[in-house]
Amino acid sequence: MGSNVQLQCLYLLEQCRSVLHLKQVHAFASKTGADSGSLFTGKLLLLAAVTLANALDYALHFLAEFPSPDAFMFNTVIRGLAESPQPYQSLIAYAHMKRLSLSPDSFSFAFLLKAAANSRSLSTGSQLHSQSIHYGLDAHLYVATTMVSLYAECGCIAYAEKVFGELSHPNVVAWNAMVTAYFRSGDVAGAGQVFDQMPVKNITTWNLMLAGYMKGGNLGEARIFFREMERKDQVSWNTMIVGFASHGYFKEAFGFLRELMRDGIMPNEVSFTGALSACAQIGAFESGKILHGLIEKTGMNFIMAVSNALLDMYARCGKIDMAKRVFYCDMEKRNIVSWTSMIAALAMQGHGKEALELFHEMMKEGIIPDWITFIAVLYACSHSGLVEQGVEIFQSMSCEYGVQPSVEHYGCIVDLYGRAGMLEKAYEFAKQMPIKPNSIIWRTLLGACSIHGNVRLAEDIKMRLAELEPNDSSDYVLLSNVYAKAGKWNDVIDVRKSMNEKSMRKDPGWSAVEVNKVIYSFIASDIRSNVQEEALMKLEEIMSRLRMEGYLPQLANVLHDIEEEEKENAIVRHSEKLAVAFGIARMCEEEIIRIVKNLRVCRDCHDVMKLISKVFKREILLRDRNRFHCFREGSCSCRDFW
DNA sequence: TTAGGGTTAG
Repeated sequence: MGSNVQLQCLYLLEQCRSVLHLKQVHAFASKTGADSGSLFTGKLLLLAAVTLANALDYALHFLAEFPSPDAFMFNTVIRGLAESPQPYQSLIAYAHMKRLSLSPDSFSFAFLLKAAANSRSLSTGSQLHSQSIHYGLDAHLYVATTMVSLYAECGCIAYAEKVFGELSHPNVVAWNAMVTAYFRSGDVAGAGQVFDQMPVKNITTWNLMLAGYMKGGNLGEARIFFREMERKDQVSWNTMIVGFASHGYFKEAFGFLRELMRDGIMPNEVSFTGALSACAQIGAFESGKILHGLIEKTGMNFIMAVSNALLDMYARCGKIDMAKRVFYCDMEKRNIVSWTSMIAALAMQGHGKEALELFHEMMKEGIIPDWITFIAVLYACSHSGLVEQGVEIFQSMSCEYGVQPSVEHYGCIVDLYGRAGMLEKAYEFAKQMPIKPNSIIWRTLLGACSIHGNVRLAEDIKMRLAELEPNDSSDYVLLSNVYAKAGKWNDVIDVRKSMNEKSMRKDPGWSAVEVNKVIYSFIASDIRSNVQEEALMKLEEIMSRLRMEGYLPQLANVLHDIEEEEKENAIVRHSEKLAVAFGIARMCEEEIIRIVKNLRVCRDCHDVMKLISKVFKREILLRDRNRFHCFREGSCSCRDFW
């Protein structure tokens, strides 16, 4: 066999971009006999197990059929499995390797420990630790560093310290792992001490500190630290953008993006996805559109993560047509995230049937749904009242698609039954589910009780919740809503009293509205700013007009049992009402008023929005915690089902 | 030809 054929095969391997491609090259190499060289098999395995998507099975098959695999080949497969959704499978490969009397080396342990860290398995981790001692590899720098990360991931800072302490010459990477370990354990001061002790720091160390502050919510410290950094790279900037955006500080996130560009640094795809996520959360459509323009100029719209973030931004801003344009026209390729985002976008608008059609189309394209896809699909069913379809899909999950339902999926089914008014069925389902129901499950059901009014069941569920999470204010609010709806004002008072005794308060609701590319946010409070004052005055004008049209407030939604007039005042000032009033005051009639609210819209506000859309001839698009409501000519796209 | 520490989307 000529060496040029071998070289040709290696070259062809490097050009492979898909499993199909890989199979063709493999077949060609087998014909010419060039498939047995260790260079070829190594490269092939690396491609199949690590680089290419959906090729892991091929790698496993190849390894199983190979006459005398070496440790290198096993290491590559162990690495691929460690990064797969089933990291524990790398242990099976390890066992197989030992059965063939192959000795694991430092590479094997680095990958195996990574697998244990990815599955957060402390028991597996410590067994591997013993094994590494047995093979004399526990003090190997790479092995020990991975072990530090593993123990940190499992919350065992003491073990991480011990492993690190036994290193005679830790390098900067090992020190960095220790910094992260302290942040993971919530010990910000400890991380700072390690940072101060470090003999050598590179920029990654500073970025680690930034990320640590951000993840722990220490935004102020992150900002100070960032300002003190002598050198900043794209990761430093992106950590600020993403960190502020993920904590709800959208203006700040945008500020960092602008500052970065002012400094002449080119934002990369991470900067853009971070900023787009900020727009998506707050519903800043105009800013999102500006970003879209910038992204197109840089050509980054062809990066999958960016186009997916664009699609999500439009979807969450209620621009379903724009989201569809990104999905159907602009994207050359779509992955599972793109499909799931589009399904979720339709579901949020209440287009359940369309969402299900897309789900089937996705499968026709050969994309296998994962657990998040199923959450979107089940959500689509519950928000469109498609009970039978939802249950059917739920039942097919594990047998047809190999996706084991998690507590979130069970929660969707509880929601599906509960929303449709089948409260007893939902309750039975929750009691009989094989996973122990968490507080979210019971809270979902309590929410359904407050929609459909079932005092007895609500009390029962509240007791279960009190055992699981005694201090969650939203449960008290939900229960008091159930009582208020039933006119049981004494019980409402009792709930309020116990909340006061535990010094609990309702989460403050906020709503945001975009006017002339500026986001204005409102909270239902007495703090008076000029904007708040303007909104309040307009709101009073609107409400008196609505009263003339026969509007009566739905007082059952008010938590407090106070004088009727005060009660009305309390709901009159709900943040979404202030936001819509401000929109009417500042925007021209043809413009759609788009509002984002952090909590679920209350019944009274929902009624008011419908009336406003009719009396003032305005179109209002409101995204609440759960879905979109499009108010037009006196009715809502949710058909009062939310 | 395989490695450890920092920022991305559902």
